[in-house]
Amino acid sequence: MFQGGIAMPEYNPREIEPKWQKRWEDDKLYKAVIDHDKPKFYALTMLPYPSGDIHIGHWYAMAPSDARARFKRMQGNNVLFPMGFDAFGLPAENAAIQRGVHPKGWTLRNIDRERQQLRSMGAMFDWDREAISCLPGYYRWSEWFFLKFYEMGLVYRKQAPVDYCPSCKTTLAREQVIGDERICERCGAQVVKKDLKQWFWKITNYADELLDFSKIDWPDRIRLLQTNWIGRSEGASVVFKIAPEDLPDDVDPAMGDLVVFTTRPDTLWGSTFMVLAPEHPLVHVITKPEHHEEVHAYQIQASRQTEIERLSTDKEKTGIFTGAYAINPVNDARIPIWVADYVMMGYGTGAIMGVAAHDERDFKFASKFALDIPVVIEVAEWIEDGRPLPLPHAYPGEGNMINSGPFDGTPAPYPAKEKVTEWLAERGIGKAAVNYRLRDWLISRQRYWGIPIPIIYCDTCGAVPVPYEDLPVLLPDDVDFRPTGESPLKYHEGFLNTTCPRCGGPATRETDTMDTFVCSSWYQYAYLSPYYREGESVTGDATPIDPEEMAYWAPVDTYTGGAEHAVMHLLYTRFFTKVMRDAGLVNFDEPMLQCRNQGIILGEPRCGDCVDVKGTREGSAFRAESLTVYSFVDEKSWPDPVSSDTRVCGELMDRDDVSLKVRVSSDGALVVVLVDEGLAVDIPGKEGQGAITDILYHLDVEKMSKSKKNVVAPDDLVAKYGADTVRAYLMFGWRWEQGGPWNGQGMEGVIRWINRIWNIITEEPRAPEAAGDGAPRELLRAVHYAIKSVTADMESFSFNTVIARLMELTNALSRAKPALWSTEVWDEAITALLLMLAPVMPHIAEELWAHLGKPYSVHTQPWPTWDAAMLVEEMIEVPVQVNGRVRGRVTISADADEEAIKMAALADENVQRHLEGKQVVKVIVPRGKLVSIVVK
RNA sequence: GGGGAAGUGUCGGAAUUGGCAGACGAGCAUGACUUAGGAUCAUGUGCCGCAAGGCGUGCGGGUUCAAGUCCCGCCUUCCCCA
Repeated sequence: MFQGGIAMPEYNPREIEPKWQKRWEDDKLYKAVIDHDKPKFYALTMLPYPSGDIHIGHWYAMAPSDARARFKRMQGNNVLFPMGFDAFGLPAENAAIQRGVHPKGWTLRNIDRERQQLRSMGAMFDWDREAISCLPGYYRWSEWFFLKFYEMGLVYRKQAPVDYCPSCKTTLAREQVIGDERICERCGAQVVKKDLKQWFWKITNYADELLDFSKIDWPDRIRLLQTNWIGRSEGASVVFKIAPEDLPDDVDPAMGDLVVFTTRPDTLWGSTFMVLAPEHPLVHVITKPEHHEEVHAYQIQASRQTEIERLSTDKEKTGIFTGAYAINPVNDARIPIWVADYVMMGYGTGAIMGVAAHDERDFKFASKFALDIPVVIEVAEWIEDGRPLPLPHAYPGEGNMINSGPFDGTPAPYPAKEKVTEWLAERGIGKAAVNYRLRDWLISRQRYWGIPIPIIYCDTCGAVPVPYEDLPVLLPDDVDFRPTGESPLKYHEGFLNTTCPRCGGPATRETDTMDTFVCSSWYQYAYLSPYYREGESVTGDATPIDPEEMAYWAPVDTYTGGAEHAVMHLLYTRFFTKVMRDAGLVNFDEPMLQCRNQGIILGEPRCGDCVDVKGTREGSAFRAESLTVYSFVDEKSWPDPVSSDTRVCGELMDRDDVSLKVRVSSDGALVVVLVDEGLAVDIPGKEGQGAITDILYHLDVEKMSKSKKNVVAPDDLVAKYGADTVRAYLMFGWRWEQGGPWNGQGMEGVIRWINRIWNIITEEPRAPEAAGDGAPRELLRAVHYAIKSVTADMESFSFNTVIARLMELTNALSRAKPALWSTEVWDEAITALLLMLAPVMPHIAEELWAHLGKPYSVHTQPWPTWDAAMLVEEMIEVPVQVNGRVRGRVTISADADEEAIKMAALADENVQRHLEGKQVVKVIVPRGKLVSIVVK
């Protein structure tokens, strides 16, 4: 390497990164301590689940968040940026069942490994505040919250049909059941309904408040998802009585009051039938004996369908008449009661009033079963000669009420809805009501590896909460893991058997544990004083968090993480904070003031390995007798594609465990190659005998997964390029909120840039030049423009343009170096560059900072500020448009007035050419930045 | 079916209030230095055209001196909900 006077080694991240990481740790550089002289800033990024490896997605989420936290710190804030582990959960227990390792050991080992991996990132995590949710010092407070919620009347236990995953062998919250197929969000198995006695938290008490986002700056997408999830609708509940003769004598007459919820009480007069959900408890009570068999068969059939199938408006409606009638309370009409699967037990009351003319599904149902379709909202375009035409479809729109007794002529839905509701209330047959889609939070899980639910069952006293003073209810270590589908706690005598805290009699403990989302609902507070008062006995009046820490740091100022938690974690934690507020534990309403979501890094598209197979034709397929593999990395040395009777050769496009799909020509023709189990497969670069599933097949953009072998491992990247390069690339390569496929090539651009920075600062110029007059000014302009842009872009999470602006500044330095090296301006410029690099690439920034002899540490320096005066240019170039097309440019003094710019523009040679023979209609000079000439 | 987000070179992506489309980087091409290059440096690179010029931000209209950006109507992809 060509060098100037000072010998300086090449950039070597393997040496400088561990060096500075150790120094920062020794110096406690990132320890967050309360300091009332500084504004606090709590930056938080979602904590990982310790599954064994930190992957590139974690880096993508955390590294830019770290850069922003560091930026905030340099701006003068006292920044807290903690990290911990969401350590309870199913994978640990599955590992225990499948491989005989204890969940605790498995989890803690994974945490040790992941903590090391996270340290290599060089983030400013304050490890002194680490919190691990599966440790008693943490979950003791999770239990405490359960008791506090219980005390506040927000906890109840009920028998209910709940979603149950047969594969995970536990119940799930409604939020954990995904989409049309009703699959488990964890394992992908289809969820079934099960009737179990379970614990619920009354999140619905806070439904309305959770709809209010006015105090937080959160992504629109999240707010919309939460709003839809809560699903508030306003309307009325109306009581329909079952016709007295249809109610069996041995039934309490009060049971004959069928309450329905409707968002359109103004259409009540058009209700000509009622529909009950197949699961409705009244169905078997009122069904006439002659209909019993049919109705029962229908109930069974309905239970087999998914919710999606049942609710689809496209679907042919099905249903069955019960033989019973109800009375429409507004006109005393006798209306038939049907059972149909398009009514769900989970929504409203599980019973609806059918208004055929004004609801699409009711219309289809009524059409199918030839029920009356009376119109009660005037539909102007469907009336001819004053008589209504048969409706082609339902009319849910506006119009005046008709055929509705006292309300004829009232405009609907407004103000008709209010008026009808008042009228119903006066008569005691209905009232205003609000319905929510949101259900209470089901927190019971039939698993071992979770927070014990602090409840004791006593034959005399019933369910009794464990006294606060007795917490924590410890999870026993010595349990048997059997794939029985029941919690091992059920068979642990020492855990199970206890005495009733109320009467002292023999009792048993609750063996279900809590949903892991309970842990993460309050972890942002746990960091403030991890494992607070561990080992001490506490009461219900205690505070789970050190009050001084809480008062200073909370709430979170910026929260970053994945959008996949929109209706689970991000809703639960808001709920949790609101309850904590009502319990007097915090004095604010929202846990995180600002929230931003990063996208997902997908796998890199890659070509498959090439296989060269000798064998014989077998119909349209080919049976392999020998097989040679050429790695996808050596594409140039692949043999040409072949498809003959004895040989098939080409890129592997897909495979399963007995066959390969091989692309045998450039037009994409595929041959299926059958491979017997014992066939020898040599994979280049792999020890010993391979299996055909080890051969890599062609991949388009897909999620990273171990089975597809397209996972990008941060550890490998750090080993090859250093953490600084990985951090910078993750900030540069994608729009952060969006993410996208990985591209290994892009990394090269960043390492080149970093090497250039290193060389620019550490090497003297090879061919110094005399400085021109404008050079210092030009460099300073570049510096101040960069400071201005980078400051704004850091603030707005626009990380890719942060890097672009820093690269531009590097280019400017590169140009200016021969003339300005070691001048005052040069020093100002490289100082500013290093300060701005510090949040992005903390190690190299520190190393070069030290190299320049500046005081340790670059990370405790103030963020540079920009001077507007520095941005002003003396001469500016103004583009000149003629009829909207750029026809010339004029360079003119920046302080020239509009008239001078106009004159210069009109004088331009090329502009003149385009004005020839035309008449200038108008000349516009917006903000002196451009000239627009209109000609005819 | 309803709601939301997105659509810009070969690729990732830039583009305050409507104001020079394609910043920055990758890739590619040419050259320099090299025993060598997948290193480094320099130059070029939206498309068509020798050029003048023309065409270009999913498609079709509109507003405007000026539209990636605003309005209307479509198409495609992804997400959420029913």
